[in-house]
Amino acid sequence: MLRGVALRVTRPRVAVLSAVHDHPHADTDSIIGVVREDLGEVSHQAVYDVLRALTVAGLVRRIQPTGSVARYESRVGDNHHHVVCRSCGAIADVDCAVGTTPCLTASDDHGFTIDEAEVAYWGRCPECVAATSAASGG
Amino acid sequence: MLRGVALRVTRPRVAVLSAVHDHPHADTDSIIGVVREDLGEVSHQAVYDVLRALTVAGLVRRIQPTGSVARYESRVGDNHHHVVCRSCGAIADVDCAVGTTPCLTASDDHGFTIDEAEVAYWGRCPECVAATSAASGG
DNA sequence: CCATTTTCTGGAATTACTCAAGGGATGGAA
DNA sequence: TTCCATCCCTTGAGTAATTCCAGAAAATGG
Repeated sequence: MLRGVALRVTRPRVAVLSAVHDHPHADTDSIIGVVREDLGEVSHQAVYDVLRALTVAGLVRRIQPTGSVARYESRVGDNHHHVVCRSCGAIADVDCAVGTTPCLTASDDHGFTIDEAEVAYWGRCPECVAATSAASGG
Repeated sequence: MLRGVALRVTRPRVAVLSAVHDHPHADTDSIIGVVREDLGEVSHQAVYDVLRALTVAGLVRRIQPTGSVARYESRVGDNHHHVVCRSCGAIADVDCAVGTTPCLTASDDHGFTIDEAEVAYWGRCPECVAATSAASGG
């Protein structure tokens, strides 16, 4: 898999790639933790570097909702979107809402050449909704 | 306007509010510069604090495209979106693409209670497209 | 004009991330 | 397998954006 994109196979890279696959939407710090459980001591710089290399190579995708640090996921190649919980920050995948390229046609693009539409749905996850309604009764 | 949201009227607040109105999509540092041209020396902390207060009060809206610092705009209340240039970071407003609440219906919301759909269109602004085609011929 | 409340100032601290140099591991060739 | 050139990882420092803290000034209400 790494060889497929002309990257050398090293333990940190394998561990980071596995971590992203096993923990979708994990932030850099979490990934560092997972990798260290796997390999022992690994520098944060290595993880940052590997994540960048994997992102450039297209093996992982970097997302960054407003107010959050960078997060990574292994679903690439499909233009899916995300729903983010305002309370706990949980993220879930959402497939394209309408057809294959939803919303890619802006009403007025101001002359921009648009190649991607990134959609972030904001709301509350089921757990937070349940917790709130249980506490406040409404 | 400030009184309308129960905020005290101070010179820094008026200056920040004006700056956001005059410079849509400006980042915090630019706003600090504009405010200081207006009032002389103002602490960055005051500007950060005012921007947060105005955001909470709903007088300005905070946006933060991936890879960019926080930016502020005065268009609030309408659910418009943004198109961002990958080359120079320029931002322009885009009205809702379809109807009044476009894309607000996710194909599978995973049980989330969604209240907002934030769309970021990524591409190249007219200037950058022109510069590239002039340089590379393609 | 005075007391209270809120805001502004100035500095330090935190977080996420980047830059730079050198030793070590990896992949290819013999 | 062995050797070498290349690329990667480690260490350490450094940057940028933002937040926290304590004291002083200003705005508000009477």
